[in-house]
Amino acid sequence: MSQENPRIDPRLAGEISRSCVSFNLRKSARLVSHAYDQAFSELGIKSTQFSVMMGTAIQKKASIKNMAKALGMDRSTLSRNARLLASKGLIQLMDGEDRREQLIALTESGWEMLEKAIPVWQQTQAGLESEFGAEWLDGLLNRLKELNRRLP
Amino acid sequence: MSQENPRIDPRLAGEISRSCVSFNLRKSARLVSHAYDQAFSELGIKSTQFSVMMGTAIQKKASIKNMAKALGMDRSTLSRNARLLASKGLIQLMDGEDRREQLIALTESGWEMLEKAIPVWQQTQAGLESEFGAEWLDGLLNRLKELNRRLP
DNA sequence: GTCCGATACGTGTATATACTCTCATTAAGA
DNA sequence: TCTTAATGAGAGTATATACACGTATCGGAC
Repeated sequence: MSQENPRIDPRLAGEISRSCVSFNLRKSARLVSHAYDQAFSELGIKSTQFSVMMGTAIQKKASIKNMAKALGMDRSTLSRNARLLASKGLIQLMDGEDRREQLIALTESGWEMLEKAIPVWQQTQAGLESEFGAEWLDGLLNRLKELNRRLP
Repeated sequence: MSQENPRIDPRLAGEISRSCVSFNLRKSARLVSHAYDQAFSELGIKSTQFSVMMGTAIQKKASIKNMAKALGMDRSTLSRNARLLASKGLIQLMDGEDRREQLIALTESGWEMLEKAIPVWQQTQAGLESEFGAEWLDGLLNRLKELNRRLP
């Protein structure tokens, strides 16, 4: 006899589930990342790794701390992700002038990987655009970027 | 002598990084989930666990498979998350009539936790609304929900 | 009634993520 | 200059996530 528990209004529960920003964002992130991961799988990298490599291609020789800040992730998270990329030979970690710092740079192999990955990225992104419309996607992106700018 | 590598146009690289749907979604998901996690921390749960519990409050006695589908996550992921919640005494796992299935249900403790967590959720969500505006947030949510509906 | 493909789970493995604590190094102050 | 506070990384631990594989069960074909 499962006590029909009336303490939480089912309509309220449904409304919370449907409108939760956190839940919907995580779900979208999972689903969209999955699409990119599938595309990247032929290259042996994941979308997260692509993001770190792109960040490294732009901010050459950034420290772990600065790159983590730019990517909006925890220092220790990036530290581990970077080691994984280093073990794949795609990036290189080296001491900075300030010897507390570790600087990240792409290796030759890393640049070659990016050259192969960028067309794959473009194709996947284009797929989303044709599915949802460029304008619609821009509306989404602009909101995400505003979130990312303003959240601590 | 780091070969100044000209193979990837820096402007293209920056544009890709800024406009990548996958990257921006993951970053937003991390940042927003962090806000909810902070709020929930006093209760000893995380936003992911809140989502699973809310799903369980709505779809009573759903199987792992069906709940995973509803939450847009992998079966095995939910399987582990559910075990964690069960070890905290918040949900209960039991055999279905089809003995291949495991059904999830909230425990008494779980219902009590939800009663405490919902006001915390409401406060956090309201904080986002006041920061970004209800209409703006609706625009974001509608797009996320459409993504979640249409992506495989 | 028995066999076989389909189905639902769980486990092993790998990656992503973040918090806490500790260690090394630097910078600032006495 | 010596001491100390601040800073940047990494390791330990915990959770989230998914894929591949194996196991138990079910349902239909015969």
